Amino acid sequence: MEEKIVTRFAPSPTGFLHLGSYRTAIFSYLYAKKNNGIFVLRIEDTDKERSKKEYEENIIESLKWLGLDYDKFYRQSENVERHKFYLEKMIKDGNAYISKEEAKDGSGIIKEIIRFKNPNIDVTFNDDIKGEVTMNTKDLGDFVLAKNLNEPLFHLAVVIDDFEEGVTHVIRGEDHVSNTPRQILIQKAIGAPTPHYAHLPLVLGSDKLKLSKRRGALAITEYKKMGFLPEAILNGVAFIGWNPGTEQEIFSHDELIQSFDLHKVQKSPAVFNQEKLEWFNKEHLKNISLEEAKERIFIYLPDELKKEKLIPLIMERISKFGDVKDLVDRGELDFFYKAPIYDKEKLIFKNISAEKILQNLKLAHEVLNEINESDFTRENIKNVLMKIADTLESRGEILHPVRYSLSGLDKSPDPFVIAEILGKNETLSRLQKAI
RNA sequence: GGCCCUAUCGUCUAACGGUUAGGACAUCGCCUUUUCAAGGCGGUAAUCAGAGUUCGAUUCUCUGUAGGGUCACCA
Repeated sequence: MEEKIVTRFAPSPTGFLHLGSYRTAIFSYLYAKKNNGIFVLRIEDTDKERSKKEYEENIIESLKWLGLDYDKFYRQSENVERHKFYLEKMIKDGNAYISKEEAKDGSGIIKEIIRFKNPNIDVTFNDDIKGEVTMNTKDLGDFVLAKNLNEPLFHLAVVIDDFEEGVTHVIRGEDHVSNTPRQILIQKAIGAPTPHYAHLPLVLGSDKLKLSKRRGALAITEYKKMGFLPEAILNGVAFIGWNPGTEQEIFSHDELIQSFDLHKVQKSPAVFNQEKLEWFNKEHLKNISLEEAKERIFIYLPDELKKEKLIPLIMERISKFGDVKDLVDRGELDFFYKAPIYDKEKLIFKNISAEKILQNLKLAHEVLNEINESDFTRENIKNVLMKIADTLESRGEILHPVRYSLSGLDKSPDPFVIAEILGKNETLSRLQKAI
């Protein structure tokens, strides 16, 4: 019989989620889509004090940005009635009981809470990633199911919601392995089937400790702000602890779905590497249109630099759009709209005499002046300049001073490109100034 | 500490028990018509340790070691 696959992503809106959390969302999504299944987003907001609307919105925005469309959405708090139903049933069946206990907050107040009647058995489950795991539940004792009939706690709510939504595959972080036995116990008590489990190894920070907000892990929306491409983040994050087993690394959203295989997920934790993520982004940057690049880059540029010709040049110098801001802030693009101010000594190439350099500069001015304004392209500029350069001992004798007089920088694009972008007039004027 | 999980280059990883242990990021060098960027080519670099099984272990078993997770009226 063909079983309809249902997976879910069940975050609690108690903070901004980092890459590690989104990786579990990505895997759940990919697994569902790969199998023509259903992907559910469930906001686990049973903790009323800590849950915030703001975080819920951030989760939704992030998922949308990444392109992880869910087929169903709901908040756990909307289901207290069915939680209550099962709670009452469990009490009636003798699987749970009401216990009068002193509140944990030290107030001394006696409250009634609901505890699970633990049968104290060994629980074994087959994890799609870890294999068979057996745990004794004796140490758990009669754990708490709910604060009261209307305030269910995590384990109870998870089991009931997964059951009611027909979740077939629970894909979640490794930190939930030890929660699994008690959830299976609850399933047995209410007569629910046990879904497949796949516990993902953790994502570690560069300090090899669990990725956490405290230690600088960023919300996914921060990557958006930095100008990363969502498909690159999707690709890069999916590759933390997983790979399709081929040597291809750059995958589109659809290719990821096609290639995803839960069984190829690594068993050991993985250290997150931002440099590699930037590389993924750079690779995906190659796939975007000039139009889009223009749009994304122009927002960081001052008006004087909003020239289409600058786009390719900028594109090969950035790994994410936010880098454009750095380029601008460092003044590396300034020479494109204002004549550089520089030390004339810097025009000297190696140990060539100043006279010789000046002479070359004049020569350059002369030949460039002969090019028609409409033919002032990098190819033509290169042709005439190289013709001279090849007669010299070293090409740098002319190429360096020309480049320097145009850019005023030790490091810059080559003189042909700069000259073309500057145009004939400005190029000649800067050359003239150097002479 | 109890329970559970894990262990290949610095990092992410590949390798039906038989490979010169492969790739990618990073790094280093060279080339690419001056510098930078981009690109190309190449180099350095790994099977945690010790036993066992086997003709042969990165691969299977055990022990050790080292990491990690979890032990709430949070999720």
